[in-house]
Amino acid sequence: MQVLWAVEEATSAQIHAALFAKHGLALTTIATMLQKMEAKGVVAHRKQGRSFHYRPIVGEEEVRQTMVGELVGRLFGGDSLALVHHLLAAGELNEQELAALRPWIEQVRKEEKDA
Amino acid sequence: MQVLWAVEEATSAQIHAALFAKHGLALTTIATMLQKMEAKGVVAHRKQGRSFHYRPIVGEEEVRQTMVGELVGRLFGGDSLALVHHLLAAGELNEQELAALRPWIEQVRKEEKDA
DNA sequence: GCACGAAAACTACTTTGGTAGTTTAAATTC
DNA sequence: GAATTTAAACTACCAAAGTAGTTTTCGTGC
Repeated sequence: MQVLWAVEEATSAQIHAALFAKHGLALTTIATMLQKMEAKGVVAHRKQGRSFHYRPIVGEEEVRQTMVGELVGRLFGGDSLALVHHLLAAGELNEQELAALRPWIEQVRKEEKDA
Repeated sequence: MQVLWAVEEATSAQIHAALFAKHGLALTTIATMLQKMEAKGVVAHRKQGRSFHYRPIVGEEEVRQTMVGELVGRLFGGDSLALVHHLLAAGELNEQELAALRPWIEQVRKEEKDA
């Protein structure tokens, strides 16, 4: 549904071309989806000659923010730390990734101290 | 939908009582939901005298695992580390929580080394 | 044994997400 | 200016989630 964040403005035909490989969706399906997405306010379009150029209205980061927030709310009672704990306990991260974590944490701590 | 994990076996009436405060759902609604959930295999029931006692079949941890996995897949291309990064960058964690993180990480690293 | 009441069973309606066909409009080309 | 092509508009269908009303069944108390 949001593979168009990569290209940043495209016609339905272009989006269809990009998506047809993975999912075998018809062109009309893409067009309908774009209309519905526009109704929901996540994309906008601009008339460019004969065709419509669609453009995302909400950013990828914003969507992540919202969806992660919802997940944390529903699954972890709003406790973000519990999600991190879950990821650690689930063994999703290997040694290398765990090592990469520390400098990030330090940086965030520094930034918070400054603020 | 999964507020019954807390009580571990309850009748629809009890679940309704617990849920009615937050969401104003009718008793029949709860019963229907329970049936649908049973069809999906997430709960089971046992006839106890006149009424049904429902019991979760899938554990809370399992659901978390699945849902977090899906989210990571769809939003972060399957990269769990990216989700952690997101949480850090979003400033969801305060100083205290960040500090709590380090010992956890060390422990997981130790466990992985042993394995 | 019968009436009453509570719970289950059955049925139904609405919304939303997902998929796509058909019709219309308009631009480009000859 | 008519024909062809292409994209948008309109309409439709299905499945799943969510909500709830009505009917039936069955156990309990009198």
